[in-house]
Amino acid sequence: MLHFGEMGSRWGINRTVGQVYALLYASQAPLSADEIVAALGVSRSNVSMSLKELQSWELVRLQHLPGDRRDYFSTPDDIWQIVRTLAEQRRKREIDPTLSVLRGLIVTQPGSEADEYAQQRLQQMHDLIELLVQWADEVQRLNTKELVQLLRLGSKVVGLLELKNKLPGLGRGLRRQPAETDAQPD
Amino acid sequence: MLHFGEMGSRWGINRTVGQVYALLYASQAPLSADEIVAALGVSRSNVSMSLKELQSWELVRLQHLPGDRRDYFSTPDDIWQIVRTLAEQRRKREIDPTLSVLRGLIVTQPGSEADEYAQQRLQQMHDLIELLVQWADEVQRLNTKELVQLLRLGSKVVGLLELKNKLPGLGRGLRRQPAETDAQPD
DNA sequence: CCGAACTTTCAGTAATTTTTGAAATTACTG
DNA sequence: CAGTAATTTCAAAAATTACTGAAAGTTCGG
Repeated sequence: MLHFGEMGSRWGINRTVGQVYALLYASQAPLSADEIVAALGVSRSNVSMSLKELQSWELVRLQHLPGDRRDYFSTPDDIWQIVRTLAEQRRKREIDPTLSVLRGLIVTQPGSEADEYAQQRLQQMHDLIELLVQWADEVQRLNTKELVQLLRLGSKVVGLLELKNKLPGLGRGLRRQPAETDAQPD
Repeated sequence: MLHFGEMGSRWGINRTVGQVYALLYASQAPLSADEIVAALGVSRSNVSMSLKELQSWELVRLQHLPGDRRDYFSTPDDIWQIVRTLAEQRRKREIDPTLSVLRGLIVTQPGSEADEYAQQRLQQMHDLIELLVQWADEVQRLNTKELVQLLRLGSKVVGLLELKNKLPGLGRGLRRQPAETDAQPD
């Protein structure tokens, strides 16, 4: 648990938040705030804040047990779902704002040659981030099984790509969203 | 620049370090420590420490201009190289230690049923991280052009995968490291 | 609408991290 | 090798972030 607290803090996540999440993740039954307090030895209010933070990231589920007024918290069973949520939230909070800052800087009139170079560099960064985001977006939509398959394949895909180029006639069959009209070739 | 300082601190990177890197990234000519001080308005010693940090991450290159005793710093021209270095370093510093902690926990004798569940969960996490790391490793080896192609392809690869399954006879042709002997099928 | 059970808020304090200036070190020049 | 330029180290100050206990808030059965 401690290790995940540490790790959290290296990735910009509060230590207690990391510990609470690790605990919930590893626990089969949902836990109440008091149980977390007992397990981690931190104050009740700290746990309350950490849970609120985790809720704002949509990383925990709040549920009630019948005949019990306390809040119980748990994490999704599918760990890939956790990864998806994490990616989605980080994107919304950090990536998207960064992209808009970059876009803002790129469209301003350069005041010097140095500015021009800087803009070109920022454009590169912008395009890179956008490419990664689009990739993540698409991959996000796959179900867990397909996702694992895709990752297992790794860079071998490049080989497949060459194959595809050699067999252009099969190209159309590969599209996930078939372009029915030939009006707009890519 | 300020934005990247902020962003850095959300990802576990010191604010000044982020600003220094952003400055170097956007600058065509290599910069000396004093130039960075002038541009960012932070203390000389802070810049020195930040540069040392960046050097320890292998993210900046130190070079000397002829007839000038000062150290000049710059970033790689290829932004994908930066991403590769970043991934490599984070892996070494954070992912690998986490994997060993996980392995350590997984092999201990479970003391209870709850332990058993926890171990199973940790195993899932371990396998997930390992899969991602292996994927990253393979993709890492691609050159920039291939990498971009692969990412552009995104989840369409799943479609290719299906194609491959339909044409098993072509399978061998796809390998990057051809297995010449048929002794060890996968 | 009371009171018990539970949760959240918040101001103050503690802990951690970042930044700095001064001093020490290193590297180079003539 | 003395002198100077450049860099690094380090202890202390400043800033930030995390944590706590006390108090306020909420919910719900009776």
